[in-house]
Amino acid sequence: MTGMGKKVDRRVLRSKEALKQALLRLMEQKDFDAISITEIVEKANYNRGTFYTHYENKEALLGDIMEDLIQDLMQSFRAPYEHQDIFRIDELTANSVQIFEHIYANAAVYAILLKSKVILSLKERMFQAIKQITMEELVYENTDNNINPELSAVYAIHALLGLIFHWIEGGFKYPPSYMQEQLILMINWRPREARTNHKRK
Amino acid sequence: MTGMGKKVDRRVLRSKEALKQALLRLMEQKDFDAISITEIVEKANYNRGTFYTHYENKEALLGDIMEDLIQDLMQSFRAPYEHQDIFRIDELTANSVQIFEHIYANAAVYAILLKSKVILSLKERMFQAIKQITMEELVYENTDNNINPELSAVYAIHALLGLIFHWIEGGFKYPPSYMQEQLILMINWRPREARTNHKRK
DNA sequence: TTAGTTAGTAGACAGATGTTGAATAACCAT
DNA sequence: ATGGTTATTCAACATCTGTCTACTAACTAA
Repeated sequence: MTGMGKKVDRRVLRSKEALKQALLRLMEQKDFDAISITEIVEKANYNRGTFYTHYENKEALLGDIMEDLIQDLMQSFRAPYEHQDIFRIDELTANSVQIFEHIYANAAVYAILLKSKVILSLKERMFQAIKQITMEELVYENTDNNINPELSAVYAIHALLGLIFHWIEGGFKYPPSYMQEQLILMINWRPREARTNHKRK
Repeated sequence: MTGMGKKVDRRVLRSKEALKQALLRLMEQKDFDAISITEIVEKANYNRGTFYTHYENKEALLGDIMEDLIQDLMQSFRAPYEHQDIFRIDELTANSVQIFEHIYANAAVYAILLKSKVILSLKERMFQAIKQITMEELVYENTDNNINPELSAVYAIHALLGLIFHWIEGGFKYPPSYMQEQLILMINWRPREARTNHKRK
């Protein structure tokens, strides 16, 4: 699944990589919005036209950077299951905590992306990636209740990602182990009395 | 809290409103990125300089539009509690379903915003607004467990918002009542066996 | 109604953007 | 190594951007 594309011209690989690195380095110094395309190509030592043959705009270039991160993340997410054919939903929640370790390992890059509002697109992209995995490869056993499987996945994944990005935005205030522990606690938590009707005073 | 600002020059109100409407109308026809500031002011019949006296860029104008929506949303969110001084956490979840009704009522505007990736900022802004309410005015009773209150709020709110925006993106495939029902079901759901240790085969 | 304040207009400016065409250079497959 | 393909360069172009100035019009408070 990783090497499925046809061979790419080496010039393209070089150009794109140089542009990505140039943007990342610039983003360490100034805000994404304040960076011009002209600035990027000058830092990367390429012609401005070259940029436009590969990307429509700054955002597309940044999207490419994020895609690299996503691939890395997904690999670590799938890793525990690579020997098995399928996921089991009750193992998913317990193992999704592995994501915290991955994020923590790549903390530097995430910190850079955080400075712009780009991080929102990254979150969305992560959601799509994780959802695809869970919906395609997961086995849903709890067919006894009438919970919509897709909505359930949306609910759980957004909760998880919300937790992760809150953790990133807070500058990794807690260690990964604490975040994992809290996630497990909240998954197992439910309101003191389950109510379908609610009576106001 | 609503009328706390000082009186604003009527010209400002007119200009800003005209610019907002112009942008919204343009966004019905073409993508946000493809709309130029020049285009906006021409549609609104104002000088380009006028735009820059009020907004830094397109995004700021759009942010203003979203802020109006947020105010509306928060009002509907607080409405059930306006007689009480405080929220109770177990009532929050049951009553947050009111949001679905609000979204459904403003479906047209949300559909327009959906076409750009602007909707991500809106989601983030909604999160901040709801979190502020829940953290400031909510009473946390469950101090017997060791769940971090802030993380718990982050978890629950992102799950809720994830559900809402999935609903929007899907073109309101289900009625509000169904979404509310599903939300309640998922809040009360927990894994078949609560485990702190997990043993792999 | 008037005086003081502020918003809006018009024009000009350097720089950035997005697109194009023609020439050159680097690459890939054979 | 050669030929066909494609990336890259360079220059030029109209347009948009962001900022500024001086002038005019509209608003607010008294």
